[in-house]
Order: sequence, then structure tokens, then C-alpha cells
Amino acid sequence: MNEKIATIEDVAHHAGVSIATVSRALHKPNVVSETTREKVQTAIAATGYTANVMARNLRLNRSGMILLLVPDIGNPFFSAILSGIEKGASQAGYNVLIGDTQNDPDREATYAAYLRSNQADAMILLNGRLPAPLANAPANATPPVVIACERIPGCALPTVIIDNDEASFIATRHLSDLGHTRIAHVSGPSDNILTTDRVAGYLRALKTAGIQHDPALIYRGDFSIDSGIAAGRALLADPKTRPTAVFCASDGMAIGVIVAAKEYGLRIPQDLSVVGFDDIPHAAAYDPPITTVRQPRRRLGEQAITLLLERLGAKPPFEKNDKGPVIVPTELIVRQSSGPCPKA
Amino acid sequence: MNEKIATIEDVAHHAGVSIATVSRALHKPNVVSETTREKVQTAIAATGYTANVMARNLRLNRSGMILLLVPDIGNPFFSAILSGIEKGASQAGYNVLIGDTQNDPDREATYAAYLRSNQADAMILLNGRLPAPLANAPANATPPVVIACERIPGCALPTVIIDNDEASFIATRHLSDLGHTRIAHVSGPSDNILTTDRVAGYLRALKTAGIQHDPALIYRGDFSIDSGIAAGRALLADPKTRPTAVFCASDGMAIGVIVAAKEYGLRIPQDLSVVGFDDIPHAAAYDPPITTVRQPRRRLGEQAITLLLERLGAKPPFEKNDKGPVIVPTELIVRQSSGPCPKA
DNA sequence: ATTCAAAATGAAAACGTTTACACAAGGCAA
DNA sequence: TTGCCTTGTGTAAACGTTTTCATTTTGAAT
Repeated sequence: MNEKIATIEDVAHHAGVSIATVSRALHKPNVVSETTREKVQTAIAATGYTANVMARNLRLNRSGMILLLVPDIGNPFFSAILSGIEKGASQAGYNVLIGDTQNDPDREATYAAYLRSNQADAMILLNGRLPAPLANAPANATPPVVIACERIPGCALPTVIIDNDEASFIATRHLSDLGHTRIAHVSGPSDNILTTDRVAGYLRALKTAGIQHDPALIYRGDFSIDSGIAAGRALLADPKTRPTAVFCASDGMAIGVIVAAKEYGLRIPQDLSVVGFDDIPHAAAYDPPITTVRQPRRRLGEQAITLLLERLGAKPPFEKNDKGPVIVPTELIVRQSSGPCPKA
Repeated sequence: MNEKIATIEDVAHHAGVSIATVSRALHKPNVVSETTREKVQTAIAATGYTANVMARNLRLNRSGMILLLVPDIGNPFFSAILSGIEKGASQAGYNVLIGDTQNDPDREATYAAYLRSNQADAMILLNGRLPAPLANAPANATPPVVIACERIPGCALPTVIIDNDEASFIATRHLSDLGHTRIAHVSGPSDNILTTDRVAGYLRALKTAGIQHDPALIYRGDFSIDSGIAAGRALLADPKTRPTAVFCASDGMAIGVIVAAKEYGLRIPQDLSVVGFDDIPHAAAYDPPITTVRQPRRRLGEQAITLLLERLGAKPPFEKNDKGPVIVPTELIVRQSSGPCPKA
């Protein structure tokens, strides 16, 4: 019962063979004879040997790690995406290392350096920004990187996204179809590509419906409940200019708007229709249950890891998809927070 | 512009020194002369050298990884804990590798083997169960493992938890103080130590208040919204036996109970008081805002990583705590989902 | 028996570091 | 001058694997 951890040499010694044979017995069983294979197996059992992964990785010049860059791991929105990625990666024998960048470019750069220093074999970006070291990389050899969630304009790397413009269009059209003409939009931070796309879809739907766009009806939030409350208070304060419907770029903000609406004594959806985005679990259990755009988050993660594994030459665990940016479909889930426009 | 990644040897060559000197210039700057140090620095800049972390780790026999075992990474409850751990770990130069066990003992064992195979230096358990390889470990040398969230009875490893019994006691007492005598409890899965502790606190509070315990008023859920809805339907169906207050072991279940209560036309809190557990962000924005026990989740993560870094001999980034299981304080947040017992 | 291909094995190099040890140069006291 | 400590540097071993290449063993065909 020696405390020292057994190495391949201990196994070799114990089995009376060379370390090369032990290694082969493990990784190329067909090339080693039946009898020695058994000897090695018993020796492994006897010594309690576990391969030192670091030594192997050094030799093979790989790390078995996939680095996942997330702006904020504390944000539950990413949980399901994460889960999908982790599932696929672990099936392919990879581990997922999560890098919480906190939207700090320095931290992004630090993590991106993991690729160079062999700490990670590949990377998935959930943060919608190309880390500096990558942006400067030579164009001839594309790094093993996949972008998910937010497309990066002008970046040729494999990408998996939802069609934010279209999803936003459909959600807004749902409201105009209900007869609403004063439809507000609570968007995300202005430097966010999601915001741009969703605002575009919103405006397109207004135009299609022949509704004149009122710039005062767009409020910039940050996806949080609190910013939704602020948006609601701002948009609903004046009964004269008050919209009859609000389309929010996140469910959290939709909840916030409803909280604010109740402060003003407005009933949902009789006095005000509210539509969210994401379909987080709480959207269905809210009072009233929230009409929202469902984002297939786990699916998004699965597609991202699939793209990456393809790129790495491993066999992807999920169904493959065509070339070009992969677009996972969204779905408008109509619940009780949206209804016909009240008579004036 | 050679595509090959620069090694320490390239740097040494470029600077006209030995690789040993380069290594020393990086890690023991005071032992190398000013002039060579500069030569090395320029050589590093010229070659774009980044140390191969795997080679270093092999040599140093460490991995720089802290393995975090989570039952389900898709569950947002863990997000904030995660965030606290990640912050502390990265400050101490460690990376956090998240292992999603999906409550599968096999996966737990697989991940626990990372410790042996040098893929991880230490481990934090969020899943309330000791992986098999650890349970069989020799008692003399305790592995670098910290347990968080759920205590493991009879396990001497460093642990950081909340006082579930006491928190539950206080929440229940809050209801009895409001005059309620028929107080139901929606608990978690029965094999969960959290459940045991919270039920105990609930019963203790009833006893203290001189309330006769009715076993029919305990419902087993699984912390999810859906199980809360089921609990609410079961407990509230019969107006004759209906409780006037429900204490739930999670906010999700509290929301579920409220959803069910509204189905029966019950007003919260006039007809029914509901108290939750965790204080997730949505609890405050629900209608009505939910009275709940706040779990300092980020704090919990911080304490866990602190304990672990202490164990590893690194200097902990957060304030140290005394010996014994660390107990992070909870707080009863009284909002509008709980009120006086209605007159009969 | 002899020969030869096939099969199985071992010796040793390589992966890129860190560090113990040896050594050279320089300064200072005798 | 000699000796000796100090300071800086280089040489080479070590970390635990995988894999190339050479060598041995096997077994069948002559």
C-alpha cells in the first residue's frame, strides 16, 4: 500500500513487460498478444494505475479541453446552452473549461491565449466579441473556434445563431395582428448585435403593418428585470402617450414591464399586451403567463459543439448541419400576456 | 513568420542564452542579471513565445485545475455559486473545470478519477454525495476536496453550508407568528439531506408554536415549478382541509403553489400565505413578490473556494473563516406573499 | 533443418518545461 | 599571488507518456 501513485513503469514492472507494451495494451489492444494483454490488465488492477493525463497530453500535443467563453456565468440564460455543449463535448471525450470573461476584453485575451499555450484545443465564443489575439491571427489558417449566440459581423468563423431579426419581426407582427398600433420595444444594450438585429426586425414589422414608427417608443434596457421595470415606468408614465403593447428583448425585461404596469394599475393583457424573448422557465409560470419567443438554448449549444467537433475532425454527436451560419429555429409561444388592442 | 509555435528553446536561441536561463528569467527574475533579463524579454517578444502549460504542469506535477462537481449545470440555482468559485479560483491562478454529473454516480466516479490522473488538483462537490473513489480513500490523508451546499453526514471533509434547519425554522415561525396554524410544507426529494434538514426545522417550529403536526400537510416535490403546481393542487383541492399557509423548500415550488392557488381562485396573501426558499432573482418580481429565505449563493461559492485554497496552501482571496463546517448566514426576506391568517 | 514473413516486444527518443548541480567569472580579504 | 565566497549561467536529468525503429520470437512453408 504505497502512497505513491502508480505510473506506467510500475505497471510494466509488475507485469514483467516494457512500458511500451503497457501503453500499446491500452491504446492498440489488437497489436499485443492475448496473454500479455491479460498480464497487463491484472498489473493495472493490482497497482491501481491511472494514466497521467498531463503526460499523455504533452506527448500528443493536445489538451482535451474545449474553452467556453461566457460573458457572465452567473446569468442563468447561459445554463442550458452550457448544458448542451457539455453533453456533446463529453461524449467526444473532451472537457469543457468555462471562462467567465465578465465582458472584460483583458480577460477575453487571457483566455484566448489558452489556445496558444496548449491549455485548450478549441474555443466556443458566447460573448459576441472576437478576443484580440484572434482578431490579429493570420487569415490563412482559421483557428478552431466557433461562435454561438451572437454573430460577429465580418467574421468568417463558423457560427450558430437564431434569426433575431425574423424572430423579432414575428413577435411584433403578432402584436400588430392583434390590432395594436402603438407598440413599444424594450431593447438591449446598444453595442450588442442582438439589439441591432431585434430592433431591425421590430421596425420591419411596423413598416410591413403600415405603422408609423415613433422613436420615443424604443427604450434601451440591459436584459435585466430591473431595467424592465425602469422601461415600464418610463414608457407607461403618461396615459396620453402610453403604448398598448410592449415587445421586450428578454423575458426578464418583460416581467419588469409587467411589474411597472401593475404599479400603474394596468391589467395584462386587457390594458397592455407584453411580449418577451427567450422563453425562460419562469415565463410560463408568471402571472399572467408570458407570450414570448422561445430560444432553443440547449439546441444552440448542441449545434455549437457539433460545429466545433466537425472542425476538430472528431465525429459530432448530434446531427450535422449544412454549411454557412447555422440558424436554429425559434418559435413564438403565445400565452396570456398578449391580447387584442383595447378600444380607445 | 513561421507557423510553428515558439518554444522556450527558440527563445533561448534567439537571446543567445540557455533554456534554463530563460526559465529563470521568467520565474525567478532576481536570480538572473539585469542585462540577460532584458535580452530574454526582447527574445520573447520577438518570437511570440507562450509557455506550454502542459509541459510545465507535467514537470511541476500539478494541473492548475479545480474540478467542480455539479448535479446539473442547466439549473440556474448553481450559477451564482459557480460565479463566486470561479472568481476566487482565477484570482489564485486556478482554472475551474465544471463536471456536470447529472446525478449519475458513474459520471461522479469518472470525474473523481481526474484527481488521481492529475487532471485536477482539487475538487469541490456541489452534489451532496461522495464519489465512490473518494469514499474508499485511505483515511490518513484527506484529499483536497471541499463540500458545498449539501453537507454529507459522517464526512469529515471541509464543508460550507447554510443552516437549513434554522432557516426553515425561522420561515415557519414567521408564518405561525402571523397566526397561521395549518401550515403546509412542500419539501424536496426524500433522499436529499436538504429535505431532511428543512423538514426538521419546519417540525421544530410547529412544535415550538404548540401546533399539532398533520402529516398530510407535507408534500414531496423536487424543487421545480411543476412539482410546486402539483403540490398546490394536491394541498389546496379540498377547502375543508386546506392549509392557510405553505412553506416551500424552493422559490420555484412556491411559484408553482401560487399558480395552483390562483386556479382555485385563492388570493395571495389574503387567502393563502406562501413562503419560498433561495431568493432567486424572480422571487422579488413575482406577483405578489414572494417572501423567502435568502441563500447567499455567491458567498457560498466564495467560502467554498476559500476553504479549498487554504487546503491547497494558496492564499485565499476572501476573508478566512474559523474551523469546522462553515455556515453562511441566511436571511428571511419578507415580501407580500405572506400575511395574517384569514379569520375562519 | 532452413528460411522467411509476420507478429510481438523492447530500447530509446521525443514532447517542453523546471531545477539540482556543476562550473566560470569576478570581487575581496588574506 | 592564493583562496574563497558571490553571482550568473549552462548542462543534464527528470516529469510520464506515446511511438519509431530495431530486434526477437513465432510459426508456417520450403
